Amino acid sequence: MTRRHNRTRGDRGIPEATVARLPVYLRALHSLQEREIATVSSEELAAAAGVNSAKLRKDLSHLGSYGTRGVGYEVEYLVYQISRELGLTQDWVVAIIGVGNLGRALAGYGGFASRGFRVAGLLDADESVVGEQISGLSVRHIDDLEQVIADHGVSIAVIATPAAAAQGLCDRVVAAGVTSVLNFAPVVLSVPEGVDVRKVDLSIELQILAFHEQRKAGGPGEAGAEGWGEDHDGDRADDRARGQEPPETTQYVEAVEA
Amino acid sequence: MTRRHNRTRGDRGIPEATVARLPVYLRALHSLQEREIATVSSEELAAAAGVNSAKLRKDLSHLGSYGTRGVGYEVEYLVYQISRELGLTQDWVVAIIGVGNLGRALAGYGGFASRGFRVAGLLDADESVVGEQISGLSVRHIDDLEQVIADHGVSIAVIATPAAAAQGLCDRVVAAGVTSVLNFAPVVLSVPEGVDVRKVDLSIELQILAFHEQRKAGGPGEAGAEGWGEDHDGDRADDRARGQEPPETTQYVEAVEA
DNA sequence: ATCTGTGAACATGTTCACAGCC
DNA sequence: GGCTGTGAACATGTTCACAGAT
Repeated sequence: MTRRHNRTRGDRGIPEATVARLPVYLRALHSLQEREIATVSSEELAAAAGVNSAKLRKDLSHLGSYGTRGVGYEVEYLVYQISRELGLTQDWVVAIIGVGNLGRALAGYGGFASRGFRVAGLLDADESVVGEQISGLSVRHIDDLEQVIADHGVSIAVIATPAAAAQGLCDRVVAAGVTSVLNFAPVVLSVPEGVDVRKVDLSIELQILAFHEQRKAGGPGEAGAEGWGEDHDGDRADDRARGQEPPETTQYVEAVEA
Repeated sequence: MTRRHNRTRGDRGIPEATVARLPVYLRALHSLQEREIATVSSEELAAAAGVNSAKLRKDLSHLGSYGTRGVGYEVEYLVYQISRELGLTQDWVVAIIGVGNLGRALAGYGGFASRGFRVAGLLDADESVVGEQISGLSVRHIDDLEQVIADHGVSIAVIATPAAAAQGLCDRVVAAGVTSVLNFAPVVLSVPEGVDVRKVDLSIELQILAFHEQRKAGGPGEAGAEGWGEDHDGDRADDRARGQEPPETTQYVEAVEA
């Protein structure tokens, strides 16, 4: 999606689509580890991860030849390789900006520390929240943002503030040296080259569901395409009949907010 | 991603990638509306949405010919067309299952009602939460799940429970007639054909950021590929040197949890 | 003159099907 | 025999560049 085109020579880049699935495989593998299963076939692991086995094998083949033909993959070894590829063998220091319900949910999220993400700062602009203890951390005032980032070496900022505050705070964390941002605010953040932004947007997810839900009933426009005088164009020679889409089952992977 | 292959005749399906971006365009358009801007060019709207203009035009062309050459798009009309396409001209009834911090954040989220999503039920298994008033709704006991779904005609269920409870609750909502599920629990849900599941997974997002962050420093494996006796294969003739990836700026669109 | 809509070229992602190894 | 790893076929998505409408 962002990867440079025409990669040349040796091409050790892992496709974005694969990177996005590695965490899913990792989770499935951890669950196998808990059940003390030592070896797994691509078929089994794929089922646990909700993908098909060809895709799983192709994905893993981008990391190396870590399986054994006729046997499968050794769970522990694969966990290690994927973790290393994702950079989870080192710790990442995270600051959470905005301590509303969402910020609290994030601060309390277990799968955090367990995956090498250490929350080193909670920040908020609301004086009545500053000082509160949450998951063993004291909430700092947003004025201390740069200080907290510098003191703890924060490299990932999670923005869980209202939309209006997000871009300004993003600019500040980037100026303070943060190069990865996870944005929950419903705005498109702009950042300089070299900074990664990922977006999580609940309302977008719901709208996508609504789109498919509507298809399951009967085509769009049920609620009437009326009341638009103008008769705008009227072209679209191809008929409007969309009919029912085939149903879908697969697990997607897309954007969301809250 | 799930669309059937070899679509034939008339093909009125809108590409998934386009569907995923329509909500983003819609948000940008609403912001233009607030600033009382009546007309917008593909260039301007694309900038506001964080995509390039060719992509925007191609996306909109899937809905119809709603622009005017030499001029641009009429904001209000485009808002209407996209809303209709997404099924936002009708109301969708939502139940939120799990009223922890995340469930509360979702219940209080404004962009909800404003986009045609009506939260008709909050449910939790914890007796100490049942009965609590949140955003004007009284939390119901999870035992009432089927009742709430039937009474209010819920068509979208949001699962914001711990992982262990998610599949069971998913089975129940599906049995009760829900055909769209938004899952925040860190598990792969399996559902019958015809039911849509979307997943939002915070830890996955963080892991993807960590991957890119690691690349910005120097290749993976910094923390050493040691301690794995076995010397497993050792093949991978292509050298391990990944070097620095070019930096990235673009806004992605992917999966997350909390 | 300007800006949309789109065919054609390119790039990425997925699936098939089987060679190759255990 | 069984299962991985992968080339080749297919499908989807993106970008370019320009014809065509206003």
